[in-house]
Amino acid sequence: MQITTRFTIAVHIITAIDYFNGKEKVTSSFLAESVGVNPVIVREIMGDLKAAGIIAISQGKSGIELVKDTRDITFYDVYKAIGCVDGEGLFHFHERPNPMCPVGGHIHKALDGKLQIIQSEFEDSLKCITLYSVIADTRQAIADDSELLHLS
Amino acid sequence: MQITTRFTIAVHIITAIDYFNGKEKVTSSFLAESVGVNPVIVREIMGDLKAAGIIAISQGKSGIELVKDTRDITFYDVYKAIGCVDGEGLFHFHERPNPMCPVGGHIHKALDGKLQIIQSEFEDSLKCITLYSVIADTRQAIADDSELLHLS
DNA sequence: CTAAATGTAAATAATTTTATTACAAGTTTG
DNA sequence: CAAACTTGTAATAAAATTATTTACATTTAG
Repeated sequence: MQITTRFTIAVHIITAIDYFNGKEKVTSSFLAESVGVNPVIVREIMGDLKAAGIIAISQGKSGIELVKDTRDITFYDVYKAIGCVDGEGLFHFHERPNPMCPVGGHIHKALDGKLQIIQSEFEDSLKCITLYSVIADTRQAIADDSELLHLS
Repeated sequence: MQITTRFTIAVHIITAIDYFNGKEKVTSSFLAESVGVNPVIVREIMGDLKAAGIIAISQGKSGIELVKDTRDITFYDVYKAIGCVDGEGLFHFHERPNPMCPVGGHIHKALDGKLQIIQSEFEDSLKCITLYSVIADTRQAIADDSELLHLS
């Protein structure tokens, strides 16, 4: 497994921070409620987003703010912030190929570059989608729903 | 986590079948030795590859053969054969967003399409790399090594 | 000072993945 | 046919990863 739920949780968090800005007091507990996970998970992810310069928070201080324009936050920024890049990436190589076997001893060398190409292309895809678009679509979906309610 | 070691194991297996064709008696145990995993894992993956029409094996019969030209087997074929497609794909959505929250209730709708685009682009990347290229590079790496030995 | 938030660590639980054991069933060979 | 070997598969155990929970320190606002 390589892309944890932490990624979609992070996107959810950023969207909620933007959406509830000025409307509600946004705390880790509030966000945890919206996301449906434990507040500690939210705080850990918020810490990652803070370290990445995406949000601003500080101990004791209530209130979470977005630092960057959501047009300038891409899925890649979030993916990287969550720590998916430092690890092994998308692919998980089996760890004990037999070095005494010609294939086992050389497959890693033959595969790594190709897997890296795919990883890079994947990251390029992530760079094409902004949080702004997610937020816009979320607002639209909410508006559509609310309209339906008024009609009925 | 989404792409298991089964993917690289499958690539390893196909490469080994091709490489040892005619040289060694290739069995699940032999392959397990090269890959460094349990023979049962190899058999399960072989079963997937068989179902996908990539290799031919049958109970009792010793000898595994590639059915398709390795030029026509892409990473995507392997990825699909291993069962990565039927599942949830690359991304793992957090499962309990709060439906009572405007964001929690609509984020899924706003995100799904975008994640699907990335998934599709990822699969397109996989389609660009053939097993033939992996096998060629593996043979090359083996040859380079053997040459080094002779020089020393 | 008190209340409320974030920041973290540690222990537990849950989930997923891999390994192992065991045996059934089909082939081949002698 | 019998023996040896192989794939096919189920069931259980072990290992690794992820998520949850509890607890408490730290910081800020009122």
